[in-house]
Amino acid sequence: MYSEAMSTPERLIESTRELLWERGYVGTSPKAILERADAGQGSMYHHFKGKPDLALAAIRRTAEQMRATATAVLDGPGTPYERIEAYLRRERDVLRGCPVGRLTMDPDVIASAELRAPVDETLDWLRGRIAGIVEEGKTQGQFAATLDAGEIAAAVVATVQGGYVLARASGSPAAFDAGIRGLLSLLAPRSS
Amino acid sequence: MYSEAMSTPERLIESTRELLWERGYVGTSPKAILERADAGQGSMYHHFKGKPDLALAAIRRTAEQMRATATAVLDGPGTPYERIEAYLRRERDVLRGCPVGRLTMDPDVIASAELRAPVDETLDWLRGRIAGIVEEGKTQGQFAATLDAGEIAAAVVATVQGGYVLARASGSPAAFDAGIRGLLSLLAPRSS
DNA sequence: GTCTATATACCGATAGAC
DNA sequence: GTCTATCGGTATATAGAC
Repeated sequence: MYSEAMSTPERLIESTRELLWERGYVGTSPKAILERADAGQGSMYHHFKGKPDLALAAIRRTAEQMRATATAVLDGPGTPYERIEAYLRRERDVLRGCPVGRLTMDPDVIASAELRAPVDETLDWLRGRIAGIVEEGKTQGQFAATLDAGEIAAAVVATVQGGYVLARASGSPAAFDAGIRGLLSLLAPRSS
Repeated sequence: MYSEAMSTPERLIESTRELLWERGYVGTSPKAILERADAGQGSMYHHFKGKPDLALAAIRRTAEQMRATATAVLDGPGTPYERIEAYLRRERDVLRGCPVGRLTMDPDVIASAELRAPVDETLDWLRGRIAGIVEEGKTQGQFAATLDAGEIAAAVVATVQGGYVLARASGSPAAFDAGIRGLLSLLAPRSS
């Protein structure tokens, strides 16, 4: 199922990452993880304390990867507006949803301070990063000085997260794209 | 747990509605439903075919209620902008999330055309209703004629749904409010 | 309509052999 | 490090008495 060079703990983490994305924490059983990782029960409890411990490792890695992906786009070339646009239009597997954001709907994740922390930190970091770009745009006069950078950043991230909801409800990425286009049309600098 | 005047099927539907909101479909067991409804297993399987059938009744009722709540605000007084603002600023139990939208993160709901249908229809109806108001605003000159009403509506609904994600991640409604304010600041008619 | 009994499978974890 | 055995508990549903 994975590269033969991959160690057992690695395979466990990777299969957990996939299942958390597809089915969430509550919907993911150790049995399903072990089958996908082609590992035995003994291996899992040797390398990890249990389901929460393994999930924590998986969530941390997913969060880290999301930051890297976002950084690559947000630190790209272009004006502040263009960089935010690049982030919003970035290629996504829309119907799968956000591997980080979806965890907020998981009662057991929200109930655990440890499991929630990486989710919170990642979305918080993203908002801050985008707010900084909005601030740049204000300085350059591309965005109205009256805008609150933190609020715009929250709206940007929320539109993406909510876009996944609309897309999954309708079974099509179209609603996600529509929301993104709508936000961009509101955010667009005056054609001056 | 509920009014004594409430019939057993009613109590079952209500307790299912609560649990679907709190824990989602995958995280809700018949046992938990029965305990909360103070009913026996025989009752549940007498009145409903099983968990999916009961969940469908619960989801339909929740969807219906969400439309009624949204209608009350969107059909209120004021300009198009003011009615959309009223919808966005409406009082919400933010940290509980959206009882309809959260179901889109439930793999078993998305996998079932029957369970997904009321979710899809409700969010689709909401987008259409808001798009109509944006269209009104365009006619009245309150919104720029270049805006696409359907896209703005998608952005509005997505911001709400995504706002729940940000709020639940951070454990505070502040992020939800920030996103709403950000969107409203972009949508606000020119002060002319 | 509601109850209890029963059934098969899975959940999440531990123990101890190899 | 990995395996199999075992555990008490739950998930979802059926059967049949009352």
